[in-house]
Amino acid sequence: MLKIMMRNIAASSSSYCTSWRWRGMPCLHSNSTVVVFANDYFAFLHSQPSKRIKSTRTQLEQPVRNSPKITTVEDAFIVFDRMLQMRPPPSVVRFNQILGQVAKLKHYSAVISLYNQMGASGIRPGVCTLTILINCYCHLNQVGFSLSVLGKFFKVCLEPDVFTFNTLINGFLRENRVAEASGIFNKMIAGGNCQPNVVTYGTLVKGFCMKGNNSAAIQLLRKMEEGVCKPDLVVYNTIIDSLCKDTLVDDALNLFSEMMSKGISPNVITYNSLMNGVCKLGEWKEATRLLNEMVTKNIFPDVFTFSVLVDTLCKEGMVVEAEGVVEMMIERDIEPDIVTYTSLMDGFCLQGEMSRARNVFKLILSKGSMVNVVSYSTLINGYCKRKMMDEAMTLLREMSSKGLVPNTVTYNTLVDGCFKVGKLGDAQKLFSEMQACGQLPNVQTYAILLDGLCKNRKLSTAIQLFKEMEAKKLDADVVIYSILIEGLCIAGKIESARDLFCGLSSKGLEPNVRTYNIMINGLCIAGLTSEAEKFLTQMEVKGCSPNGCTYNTIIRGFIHNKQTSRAMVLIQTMKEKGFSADASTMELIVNLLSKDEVDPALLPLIKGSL
DNA sequence: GCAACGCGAC
Repeated sequence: MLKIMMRNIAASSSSYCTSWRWRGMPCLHSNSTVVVFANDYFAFLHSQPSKRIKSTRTQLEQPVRNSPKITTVEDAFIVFDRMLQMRPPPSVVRFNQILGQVAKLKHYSAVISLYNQMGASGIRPGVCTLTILINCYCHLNQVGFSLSVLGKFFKVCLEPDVFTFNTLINGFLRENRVAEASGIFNKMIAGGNCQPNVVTYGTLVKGFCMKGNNSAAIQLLRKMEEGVCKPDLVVYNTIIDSLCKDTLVDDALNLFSEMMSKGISPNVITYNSLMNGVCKLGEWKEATRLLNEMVTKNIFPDVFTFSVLVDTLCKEGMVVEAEGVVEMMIERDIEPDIVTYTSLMDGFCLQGEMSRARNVFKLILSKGSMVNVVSYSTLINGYCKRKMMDEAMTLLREMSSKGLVPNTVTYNTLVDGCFKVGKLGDAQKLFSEMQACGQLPNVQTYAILLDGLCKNRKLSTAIQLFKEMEAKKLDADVVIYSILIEGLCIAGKIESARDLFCGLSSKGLEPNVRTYNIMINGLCIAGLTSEAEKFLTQMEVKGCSPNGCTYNTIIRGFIHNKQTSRAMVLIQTMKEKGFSADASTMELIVNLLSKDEVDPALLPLIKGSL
């Protein structure tokens, strides 16, 4: 049914294929839903006015700004310096405008330094000045300094306003200091003269979402609906985005309809969040519907929307098509940004096409100051996955020479790469370097270290590290335990592995399909195939659906343990569930057949199954 | 007039 619908969409939009060349891509691929999705996506491109026309219109309609737009920090410093020398000096509002623009450029440290220049020249700050300053400290994750700015308010007899408090609440929430944030909120309510507004609520909603607490965010939304401060588009967008990130796309779509029924119209951000959600789930039909819907509402896809498309196509292995989207963006004057190019580069990396990835990277470098930590980390990851550790390490050193600070993700990638090529000493060195550079190891770092140690048969070191992790109060998740269970299985300690597995629920953790697969594999290697089969039943009962890997693992287990007929029965079940034998299972079966080890009565069954 | 909350990449 779904396929027929897809094909219909493709047919209805195929005319665009002939009029518009999708570089490197055949027009109709009957078996690829992504292509259909991409074809349909042509349709709205044609109905979309080009950006060039739009920008002419805005130029005519927009009144001339009375302050020059600052586009670089260098400009800001020059303008600021000139202003400081004027006698009498310009109003504080003029200074605030510059500070605000530099803050928008995310050069928070520059704002602080400009503010200090103001002070040195005897310019008195206003409420707005100090609020901008607080916001900068918050974005630099130094909310502590914000509190001293708050002290400054009282020193110069200024009263913080709702902007100031909202900024502070945001700062505390960014640093996970929920108690302090809600403390400010409660004081605002109790204080009387500075009541929370829709931004205050929006900030709190964002805080809940950041902690993964969608239900608390929705509860606050319901409270707003009952009160005088009604939720606005931003509040809805925040929750919709969070639900999408947690793959709760249906809930997000319900909230989306609810929002519209209340008369709040979505914008491009709403659609981008939803698009991202449905794309991550591979729901192309829904993605196509959303794209068409947004265009009919005169909401035009922007660089974010296109980047989501590029990323999705790349993750699906359709990097040529992704490249086509990038070319189309350029033709339509929607300038691809660092995220777009990094996604494309990652696409080539995923295909193992490192020289083409390198070409995208060269393009990024040629664009000037575009390159960032993520783009370096992405290329480093590409080399690490290809076991090209020399190239990866060269890039790490190159980053530092460009003034970019490698972060936890960069180091995690490299540490993992070292383990995968068996360079345990290098992995250790990088782990130390990372901490020496002030990059804190996270749960993922420990997962990489534990996995690397276990796979390189250093179980006791891994267990020692796990204890260190517990001491640091880093909450071990199911991924960490799965790695340890696998480590124990590799070391032949099946009893300990089973104990750890069974103890998961008492830690408030549920095994996932990967945990089950690891346990099943361990049991099969230990020759305990019947118990492995019991785990297969158990996972189904507990609502954790086995995947292709589960079946392949246990089937291989049966074959290795010379239980051919049980293997064949399970192959049948696997086939019924829509999974198939992978390469290594197939090899075993072919081997069996060639050795004439199969009961002739089973032959038709095998032939029917494969 | 200037400031606060919302979207994409490793």
